[in-house]
Amino acid sequence: MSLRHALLGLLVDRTASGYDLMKLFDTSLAHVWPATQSQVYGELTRLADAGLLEVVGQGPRGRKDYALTDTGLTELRRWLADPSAEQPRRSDTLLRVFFIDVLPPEQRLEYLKHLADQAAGRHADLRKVRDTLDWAEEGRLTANGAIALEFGLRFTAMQEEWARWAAQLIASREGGTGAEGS
Amino acid sequence: MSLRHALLGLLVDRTASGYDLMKLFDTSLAHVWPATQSQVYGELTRLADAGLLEVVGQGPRGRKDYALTDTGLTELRRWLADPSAEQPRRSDTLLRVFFIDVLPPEQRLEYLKHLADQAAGRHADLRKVRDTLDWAEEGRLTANGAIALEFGLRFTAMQEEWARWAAQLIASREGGTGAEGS
DNA sequence: TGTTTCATGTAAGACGTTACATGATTGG
DNA sequence: CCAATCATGTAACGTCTTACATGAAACA
Repeated sequence: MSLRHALLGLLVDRTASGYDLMKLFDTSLAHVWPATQSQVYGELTRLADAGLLEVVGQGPRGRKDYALTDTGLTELRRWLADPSAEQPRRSDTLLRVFFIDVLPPEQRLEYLKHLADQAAGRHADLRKVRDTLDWAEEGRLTANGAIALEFGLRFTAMQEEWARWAAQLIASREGGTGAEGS
Repeated sequence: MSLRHALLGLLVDRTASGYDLMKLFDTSLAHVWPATQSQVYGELTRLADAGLLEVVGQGPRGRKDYALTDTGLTELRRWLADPSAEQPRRSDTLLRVFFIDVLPPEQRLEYLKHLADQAAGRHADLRKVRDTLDWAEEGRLTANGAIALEFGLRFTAMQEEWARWAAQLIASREGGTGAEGS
């Protein structure tokens, strides 16, 4: 249920339309909380109905500018300080690892190598983003976005190392004994 | 759409009932692909209708034993080798970091410290699991489960380090200049 | 006989994705 | 005048969660 909090957060220091917010989702929040246009417009209506947002202006083409209400800010603060609620993590990468023995030996290593390369690629992409970042810009989103970016860098580095480690382990498993696959 | 592949994978080297499979989900796959009873029974019916599974035996209390068909095995292999389809990741932890300035300064550090401690706690839990693992058991799930476990260990370690790094960064930001929050 | 475990299912609702539909305004 | 951009919405469908419903069999 955090799409609503993402919207509240984006409206803390500006008013914006659904269209504006979508652009923010597709840039700043793309890797943290992706959302579709369909979802954003629907949730904005619901948030306004619930009194967490209000329409403070209308523009051309039916544009509606939304602003955070006091109730909305309170709810945002409540959520931010709430340390509970680890959402259940699903990983189809790890799920594949569980069943990797179903593949013939060459394909096992191929898959793990692919994972490592993919992680390395995403790491390189993120590095490029960091090096291109406009540090002159001093908004909340760029400053804290950099912290999220650092998470991504560390995560992709870890993932690559892990995949290479796993490939080695599986290779040695095959080398050490006869084939144990299905 | 990977619940179905989890079910196919679990049925590679045994037949099982929905009830049996639920136990596997709650133990082996709990941290990788959680599923509810409701979901499992529904998906089993659909998979049998689609010909990927078949009922090979009935037991007391309406028990139905499912087995993988050739079509099912083929589909599982296809999915395992398919390197595409990174699912979009959502992280409410990182989302909170984006908006952390909305909190008063003490609470910012408190939140990050909480993240670090939580990661450390989960790391300790996983370590305990690893050290208690029955290495005599030589199934696919324990062997590959250990690889997934290693991922968890590395991930939680990384998360703790990152949270402590972020806390330091934010603390220095506040110390260096005047308060910049909303 | 009564409790626990085994065993399967349905229903309602939240959340997310994809696709479709519509039209005003701006700028070249 | 034409294309791109701005701007909002709806509908269908799939997945996941929570809660409810039912009952047979094992065991003490």
